[in-house]
Amino acid sequence: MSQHLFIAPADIQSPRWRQAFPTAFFAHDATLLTHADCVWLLVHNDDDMHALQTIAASGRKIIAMTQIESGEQARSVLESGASGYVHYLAAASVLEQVAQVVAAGGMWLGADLMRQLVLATARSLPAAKPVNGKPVDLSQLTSRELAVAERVAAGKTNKEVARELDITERTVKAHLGSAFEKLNVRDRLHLVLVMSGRAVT
Amino acid sequence: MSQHLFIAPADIQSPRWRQAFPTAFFAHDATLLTHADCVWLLVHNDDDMHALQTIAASGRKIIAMTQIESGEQARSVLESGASGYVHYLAAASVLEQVAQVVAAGGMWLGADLMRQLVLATARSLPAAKPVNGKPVDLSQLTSRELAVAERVAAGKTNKEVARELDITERTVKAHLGSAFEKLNVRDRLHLVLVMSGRAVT
DNA sequence: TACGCCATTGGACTAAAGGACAATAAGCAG
DNA sequence: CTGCTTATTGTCCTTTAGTCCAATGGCGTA
Repeated sequence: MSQHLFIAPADIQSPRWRQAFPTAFFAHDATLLTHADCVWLLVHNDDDMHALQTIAASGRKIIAMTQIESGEQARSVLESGASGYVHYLAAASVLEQVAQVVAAGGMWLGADLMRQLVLATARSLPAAKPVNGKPVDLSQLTSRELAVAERVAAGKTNKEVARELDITERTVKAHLGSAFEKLNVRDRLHLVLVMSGRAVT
Repeated sequence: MSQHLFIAPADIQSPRWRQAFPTAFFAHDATLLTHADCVWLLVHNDDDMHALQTIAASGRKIIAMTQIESGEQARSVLESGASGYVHYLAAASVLEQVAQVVAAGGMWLGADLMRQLVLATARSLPAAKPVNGKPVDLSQLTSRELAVAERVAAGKTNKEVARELDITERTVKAHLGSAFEKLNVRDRLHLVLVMSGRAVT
């Protein structure tokens, strides 16, 4: 059974923390870290982000709590080593569930933010239109075409993509050409633009 | 308490399904849909994807199961309305946890795939860093360099930019080359990425 | 007057991109 | 078994991109 530690300023607290974990510890900084293997840290500024990275580096599970949920902050804390991201006023049942997922090695993110994350990736962006005004539909790409297209859209040359996917440059060109045709884009530059949801002028 | 329905071909089954949910239903297609409010669907081809969308549209929770986990497929199923994505051979305890998260209105994704998703959202990264990690500073470009760079970042060829600015293609290349050097980018593709505030991988 | 910066341009060159021809093999559905 | 799709690959070609040499002229400043 995990030992929980909640770290937050005195003026940002919730009774639901103790409700979910009656035996938890509470602190304003990381001094009680040795008592816990699951740390809930309120993240508000850069100092908190640094603390998050330090705690994550200690090998403990860390769950970031926030006052204002945002996709950018979610991504930032998860990239920095957090296994979860949740509002500090979340219900006790939600906190329990987050703890269970994280204790099992998983990651927890609210459904809305999860959808934002999903949608923020290459697919289903709000109508990115190529030059002829048709909407972009990445779902018509095969998995290989998508794999190539994503890497090119991230700025890689055909040679680099070939190396990464362990195929020849010729094969990369074949998939790319097919993707260009399906998405009706002119070249890799337009591909970057439409895959990032931006207008091509 | 949710009623579970597992839909998969006869040759792709797992005893752990019944272990996790002893009262679950099992089928090869969606005929038993009316018995369930939580559907586990093995996703393998486009027909399965269509079935997923249809079941999701029915308002039921749907969890996609796969034989080979991939970030691309994860995104695809989550975009199509699934609330979870898990390997069909996952442990019963994992299946139970997925069910709990989804029943609570959440979404479930394995930690590795979650990290992939997080890292894939290059768009809204706070600081766009080119290859050597220095921040982008467009103010060091001259007005002409900026004019050229903006047009190239909008997807235009050197010839098109030359025509628009009433200069030769050679001049466009000169300004572009200078902009590349000042912004420390490799080529026009990287220019697009850093000018739009995105990470170059 | 001299210097530095910017804008502009040319020639020449290599590398990369993209397309057009072609082909084989595997998997799947009918 | 057949037909289709996908993945992979080759050769050859043209166009585009980018860099390295070079140069002139305008403008502002010391």
